[in-house]
Amino acid sequence: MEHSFTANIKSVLQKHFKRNADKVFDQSQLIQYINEKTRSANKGSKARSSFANLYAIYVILEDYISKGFHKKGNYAEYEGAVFNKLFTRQRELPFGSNLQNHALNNRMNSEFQKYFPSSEFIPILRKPETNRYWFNENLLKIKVGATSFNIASAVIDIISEYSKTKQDAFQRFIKTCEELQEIENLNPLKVHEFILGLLAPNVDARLFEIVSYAILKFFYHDQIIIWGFEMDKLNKENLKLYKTGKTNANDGGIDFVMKPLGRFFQVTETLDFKKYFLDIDKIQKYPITFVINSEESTKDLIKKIKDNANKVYSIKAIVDKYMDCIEEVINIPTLNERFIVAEKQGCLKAILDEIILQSRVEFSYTNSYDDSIKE
DNA sequence: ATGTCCATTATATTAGGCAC
DNA sequence: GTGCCTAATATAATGGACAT
Repeated sequence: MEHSFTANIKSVLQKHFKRNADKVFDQSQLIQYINEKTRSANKGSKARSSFANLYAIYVILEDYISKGFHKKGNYAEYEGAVFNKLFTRQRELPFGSNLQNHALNNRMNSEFQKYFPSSEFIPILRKPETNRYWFNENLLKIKVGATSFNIASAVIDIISEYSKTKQDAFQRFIKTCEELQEIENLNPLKVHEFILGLLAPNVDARLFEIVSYAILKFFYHDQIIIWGFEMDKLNKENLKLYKTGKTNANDGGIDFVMKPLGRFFQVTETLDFKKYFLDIDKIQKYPITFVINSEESTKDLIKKIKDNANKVYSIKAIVDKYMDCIEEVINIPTLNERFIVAEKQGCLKAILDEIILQSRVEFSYTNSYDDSIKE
């Protein structure tokens, strides 16, 4: 039942209930339920996290506390919290902007019941005629020996803590970016180091994609291509790199596209390109440039890809066709070089700005998160 | 406003297959 | 047979749409 966030839960309980903390944990089904729902807290950015049900608890308890019911005992007389207020509030919370009514109406209750089939208490009580909501106080009052503890504010703290943990990694990243943005004129070296540090095999895949995009965009942006339909009417155009969407929303799609050459770029961690070249033996495929999150030399990477293709297709003609579809392989050392080139052209600040911009979009981050969650 | 059903996308678990 | 890897399948957590 224990996972890495359990320690945080216990330390909050410690603060609230001192030596009775462990007993409260053992006695409270609500705390145990929250413990179950916070498993994802310290997992990587790809782990799916649960917010809806926790926030449903959060907003009702926030109402409960704001009216002082954790101190005085006439909650039974209370007319209940208004649906709309609760609903709006949960959407203000970090990551909660798209939450719907489900958790408040039945998902939290039904899931709780799944964990505690024998529990006699339904956590969220409501009166459909008036659209009012209550939290079942029986789950908030925990008896240890002769004393009864109200866990409402402890629960609020735990959920805040969870929410903060989920924000942390990324928020820290954005913060660092913003700090650098301010001192950038004074200390380009630091910015340089920082961005180089982001080019490592262990960084978050989405971040890697963003950083490679920012670097390549400014590496290409002042390269000029000359083209035209007639020899005496030639156009000059800068190479422009476009990002085609959010990383996560772009499964199977192409990550970057370059105008006017029409090159496709795909960022990847693996060398297994099968999915990009499905049915390669039957159909002509569009060539792709791969940006690979690896320190290995380009030569080795290409060799590995080829070995892989040989294993799968075994016929030389098809393997050649497969390899022809790989326009270029860009590894981490190449990105490093291109970063330095772009930097020499004075694009350091622009690259940093681009990283911040793309990150904000990618992680749906806005500054308003900062003050919406209880400190 | 709310219950319900469906879709999407992720993780977790299991089954099956392979090299040794 | 053991251990390991991958593919298939199940499960979970929402988001979205719609009828009422």
